[in-house]
Amino acid sequence: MINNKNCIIRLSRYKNALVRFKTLGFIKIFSEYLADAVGGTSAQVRKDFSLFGISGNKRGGYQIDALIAKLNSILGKNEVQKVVLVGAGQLGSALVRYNTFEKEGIKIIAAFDIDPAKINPKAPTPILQIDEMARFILKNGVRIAILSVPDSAAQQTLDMLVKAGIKGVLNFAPIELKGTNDCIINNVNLAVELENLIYFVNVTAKATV
Amino acid sequence: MINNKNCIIRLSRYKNALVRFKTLGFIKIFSEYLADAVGGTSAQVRKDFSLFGISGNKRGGYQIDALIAKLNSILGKNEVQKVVLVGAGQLGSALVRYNTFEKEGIKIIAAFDIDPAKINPKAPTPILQIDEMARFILKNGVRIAILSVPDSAAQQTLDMLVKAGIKGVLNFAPIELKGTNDCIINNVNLAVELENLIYFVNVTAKATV
DNA sequence: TAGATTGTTAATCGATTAACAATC
DNA sequence: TAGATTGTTAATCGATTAACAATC
Repeated sequence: MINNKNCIIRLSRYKNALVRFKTLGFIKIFSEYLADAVGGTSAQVRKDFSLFGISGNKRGGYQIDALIAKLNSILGKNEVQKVVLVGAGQLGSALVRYNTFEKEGIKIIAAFDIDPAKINPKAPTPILQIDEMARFILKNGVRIAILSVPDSAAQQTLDMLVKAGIKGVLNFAPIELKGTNDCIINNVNLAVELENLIYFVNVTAKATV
Repeated sequence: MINNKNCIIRLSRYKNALVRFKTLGFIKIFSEYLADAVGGTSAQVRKDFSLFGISGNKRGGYQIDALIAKLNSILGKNEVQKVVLVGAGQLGSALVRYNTFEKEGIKIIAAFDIDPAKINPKAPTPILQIDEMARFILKNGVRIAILSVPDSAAQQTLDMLVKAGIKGVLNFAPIELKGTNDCIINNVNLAVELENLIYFVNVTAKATV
């Protein structure tokens, strides 16, 4: 595939913006308006679409319904995506109950933790022992995992997940995990995101003094 | 400033990797090893450093202690960064108690919510009424906010924050907020991050079939 | 038809990487 | 000294943007 991560993220943003346009009653949209909505350029919108063979009508723009359907299909949103979560601590528990995932067709079908006190197989999203994890993943054909364990446990947990057949991991542990051919890693480091913001706020403040 | 966001994120990663090297007992390090640790190239490490006037010793590499100190200074980590959080729901509450922030010198000094049931001024991190927010921010000179309100409230909450003097916002609401000259926005959309992962996992799966 | 928007090619821009002289 | 690594310049690479012919 020729497409890069930023491009796919833009597809998600287009999709979200289009849903809002649709609820406002719009039927069709021009690349210019969609660009405005996501903070890009119309050329980029058309370029992104053309990379995926999405075409509109010259002079008529794009049909919103068809466009959303096409984007959903590309982004794998035609079926509910089953994921598991490992590490039911503060952040992990919040993610288990995070409504937006459900709205977006992402279903956390089980969570796993090493702490016996956290186990609760009867919860709406069952919290299970970590030694049941591999079997559960295999049995349910899960390919995506959310990792929210302490950083000291991150690498070994990742190894377990990969061995069980997980192909993609969203990692919240504050340590950079590296992807392999077997498994893609998407690192989300919240402290780094804040540090970044702090840096640019400080730079801007100094620049204007 | 000439530096881009990715470059600053790399500085954070270098810093984190160096702290690990230091705990392992290393005193100095070559660009090559640091690059390996963060998954980059040695040329990029040296380039990034030279952009910030960081220099090492030809043939001797970089002194880890001095390097960490310099990076901490650039990233504003010499003093505790005070931030406020708005929206003490599932995710917001988890972030309030998220240890990694504390470890990284980021202190959430107060949270705000519109729901009276959530108010708790006596908590370790006080949860206050949202109508006290502007005064609190002004009084404490806070410049950074974490936004974890529902998407329907995101834009109006942002407006309040900017009016109160906030200069940078880490936004978790699943709607793309746009920065202005007054205030920088860093959008973290967890569903989009997962969608992205799902896309690449699916593409890889199809490619190997 | 005249006018406006798409789809795509070519130009630009910026970031990453390679290469190598300087030098410890 | 000989060898290895930095610091920086130049080359490469890829992504974004501009431009415009096609056409509805």
